[in-house]
Amino acid sequence: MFNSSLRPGRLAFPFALKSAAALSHPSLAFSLHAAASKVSLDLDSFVRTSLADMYVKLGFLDCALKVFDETPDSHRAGNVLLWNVVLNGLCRDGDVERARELFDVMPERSVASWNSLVHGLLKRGDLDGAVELFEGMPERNVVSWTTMVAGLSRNGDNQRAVWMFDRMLENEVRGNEFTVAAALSACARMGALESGLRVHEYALANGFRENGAVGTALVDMYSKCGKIECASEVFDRMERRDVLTWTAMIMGWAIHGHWRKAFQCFEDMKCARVKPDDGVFLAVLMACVHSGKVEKGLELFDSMRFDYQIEPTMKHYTCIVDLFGRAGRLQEALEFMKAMPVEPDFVLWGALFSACRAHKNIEMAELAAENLLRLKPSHSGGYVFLSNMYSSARRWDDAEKVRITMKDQSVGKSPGWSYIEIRGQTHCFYAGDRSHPQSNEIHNKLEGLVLRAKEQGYEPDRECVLHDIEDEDKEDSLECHSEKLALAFGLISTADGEEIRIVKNLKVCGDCHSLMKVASLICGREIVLRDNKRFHHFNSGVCSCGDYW
DNA sequence: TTCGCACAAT
Repeated sequence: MFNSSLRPGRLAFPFALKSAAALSHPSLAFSLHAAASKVSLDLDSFVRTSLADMYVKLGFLDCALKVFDETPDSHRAGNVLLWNVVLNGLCRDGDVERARELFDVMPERSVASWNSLVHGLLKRGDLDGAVELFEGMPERNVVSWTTMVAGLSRNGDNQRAVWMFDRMLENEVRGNEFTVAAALSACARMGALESGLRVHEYALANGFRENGAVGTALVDMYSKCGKIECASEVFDRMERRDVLTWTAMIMGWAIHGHWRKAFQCFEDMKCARVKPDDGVFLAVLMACVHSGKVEKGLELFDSMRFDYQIEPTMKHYTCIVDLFGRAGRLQEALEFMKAMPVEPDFVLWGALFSACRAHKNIEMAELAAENLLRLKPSHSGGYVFLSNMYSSARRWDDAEKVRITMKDQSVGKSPGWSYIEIRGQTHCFYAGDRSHPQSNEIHNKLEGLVLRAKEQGYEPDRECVLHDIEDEDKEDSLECHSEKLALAFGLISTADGEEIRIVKNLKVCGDCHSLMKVASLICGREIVLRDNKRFHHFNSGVCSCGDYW
């Protein structure tokens, strides 16, 4: 081709370069670039853009920047495309400062230029910066809105993410599959069923049912909103399911405590010839953790390594330690940790610590706490853990020492909170919270409930006091755990017999768990509580977790 | 003839 007198390169090069990128073929990329230079076609505007784009896609940002830098200003000025390629490359690489500099001097900007920078800011967690830029955009398209919904949600601001979705619709911008999947994910993360249902309706009305990402997001949304049967229905109706879909379903069964269903689903997946990955193994292992199936979990762990050649990650190791730990087999948990080929991280020591606390093994707890503090001296978790541990053992002096150390180092604790969605509105409560407008009513309701519960044999459990607060007045504080406030608010805000759904950011304490059980009985209500690990469905005085959590 | 932006599980 290069020897031909026709020199068709000008038209052919962009396509050839695109292919080199698609094939992830660096040597082809370099020789094409050399060939283009030889016939001076690398000066062509179209070819330059394709070259830069190819290098970005292959991960050679330096080469893309070189192409850009060597382009004369006169050529750079009507070519927004070349600027966008480089801008996006910098954002993806995490170099937002340089992206911003480039953005500021661009001769012309398209919506995509703005979108790229907004995405870059969101990716590094600069929510305020992203929102400011977004609000100042001269024009927004569906990608702009989707970027915000997804980015806010991934950074934990799910309420604002759903609000963005609603605002998009108010602005009469039509969402697509990407937008809907992102919005559903935000609803899932915060357990907002009413919002999730609304997005589901929108998806149906717009014909997004066939989309795989939307389907998976729906399964996940229903599962995380406590509606595991609905998740299962959506799952059954799906025509195509990839490994992510199966994982969402298996994880759903796992967090709701249906281990048989989780195992069956895993078998069905293998029969459907979907190749298991590390994530789906994590989901089935989670089913074992929540149901105390230790031997089954170990069997799966071995199968993963030997039958599927999947290398365990720290999360898998944590699952196994959790599995032993919750079952009270602490020595085996510790031995497993010692035999691991990698050093245990903070989360893993945390799992061991929780197990030690639950099974009252102070010596091992001290070992775990030492490591927690060593790995993250500024993290409050280690201190809170240790202080709680000593309190449980009635070693008040030691507990006090830890708390003083904590104050000296001005370590802040992450507070416990719970929320409840009432008619599409989310109400959040902190431990001992009195800021809600109906606070008096809520506290009165709670007092009455506790009195009636005591008649039914409920006894406040003092050991849970320091779970997420540091109040001295124990009995009082116990009644103020955030999930209890959410429950009381739920009881006065919904009709008799209506189900109550609460989401909590920490593991539910033993005392609240007991009260919820009794409350479900005396109020004749199903109470669905999602804590940071799993679901508890309280019904007629019994919890679906079988008191194993 | 070139580009660009956003989605689902752990």
